[in-house]
Amino acid sequence: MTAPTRDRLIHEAMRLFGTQGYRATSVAQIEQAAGLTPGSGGLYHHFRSKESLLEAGIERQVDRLRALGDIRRIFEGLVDMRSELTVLARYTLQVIDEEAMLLRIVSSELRDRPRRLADTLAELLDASYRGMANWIQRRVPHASRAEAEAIATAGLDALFAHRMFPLFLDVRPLGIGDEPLVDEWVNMVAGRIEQL
Amino acid sequence: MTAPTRDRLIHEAMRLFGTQGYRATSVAQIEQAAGLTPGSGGLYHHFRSKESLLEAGIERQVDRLRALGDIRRIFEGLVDMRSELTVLARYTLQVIDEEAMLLRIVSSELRDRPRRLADTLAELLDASYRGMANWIQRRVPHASRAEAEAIATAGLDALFAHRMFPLFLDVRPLGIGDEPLVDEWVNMVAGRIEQL
DNA sequence: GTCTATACGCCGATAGAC
DNA sequence: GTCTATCGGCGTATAGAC
Repeated sequence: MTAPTRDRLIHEAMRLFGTQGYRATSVAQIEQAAGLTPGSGGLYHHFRSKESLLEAGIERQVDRLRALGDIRRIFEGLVDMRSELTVLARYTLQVIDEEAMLLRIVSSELRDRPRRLADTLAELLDASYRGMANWIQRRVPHASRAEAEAIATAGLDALFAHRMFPLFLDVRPLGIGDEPLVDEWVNMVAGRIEQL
Repeated sequence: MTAPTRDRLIHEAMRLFGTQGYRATSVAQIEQAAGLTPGSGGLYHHFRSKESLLEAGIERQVDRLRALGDIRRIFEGLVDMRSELTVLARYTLQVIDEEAMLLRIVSSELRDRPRRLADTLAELLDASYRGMANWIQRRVPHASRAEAEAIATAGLDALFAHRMFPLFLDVRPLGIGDEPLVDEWVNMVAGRIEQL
């Protein structure tokens, strides 16, 4: 709470944007959350506009995203395929949880604005999917690239949906927990790869 | 274009809500899209408020959703498991496309408002997932309920994610087309069921 | 750097002429 | 049923005191 005002403003703003959306969050609300008097223009001594505040927050998040790096390194040291897939699944779900706020910001009414954030997110997702396709091809060298990519897509899609449903639609079909889902997911994906 | 003004207002409003979000769409914009003079209160001769217009649109959509009925009936007349799964996958993707506007409305900044729509959507999704779990248990009678539900969840999740990515995040990891994805999806799910 | 006070615009909604 | 005109409120942003 003793952090510089500028940092507190960014932090609280991104939190509010993530839960309420960009438009629905007023400058006064951000000021209040950061410990300033709501309605006073105190925010404008740190940012030229509400939108430039969003951009500053996006820059910060983009750096975090890039730090996630390549998905491949998490496989190191594991022996059998099912162990690797289990780790991958848990790691993927955890990353989504940590970046949930960000996903909501991208999905909220900013259908055009934060190009930079959307592009970085697209890059990172593509790298993850390609990483899994590469991993499959290393496991099954004679698998075609199209096969590997199709399996990676169907596989990772299932994990992402399990988080996107509650995140975007506030629903949870059948309400299955993470552990059963991961176990079943590993069975499905491993079974398919062995089938090649 | 000769439809009653009230119907045109509902139609255009839902279209705009779906593409821009509820808050971002002004009454003037809706009036203009419906052929009225923007800024004139012409809308208020048909609806008491902007929100009651949303509710009328929701009622209409809820009726559409209910008409979708149980997913089971689409399986009738099919022979082998892979054919059934292929039809199920294509049908599911198509339904999502038709209700895409609605999903965006639910996901947009109405984190609390349209309880009725959210509840109906939750019901329909649950029925779909349960329907697929039932289908699996009919195919493999000795499968436990938990197994069937886990497979149904992982399976349908993958299909939904393939539409939710472009719909909510405007991204398309690896950009795989529908046909290759459906084919791979059928392989994965059918393989897993046979494995039981 | 933070406050009080305020300008300005946009939006939802209403009144009343036609 | 649709128009013109307008009110009131909220939200972004600015000016200036402290």
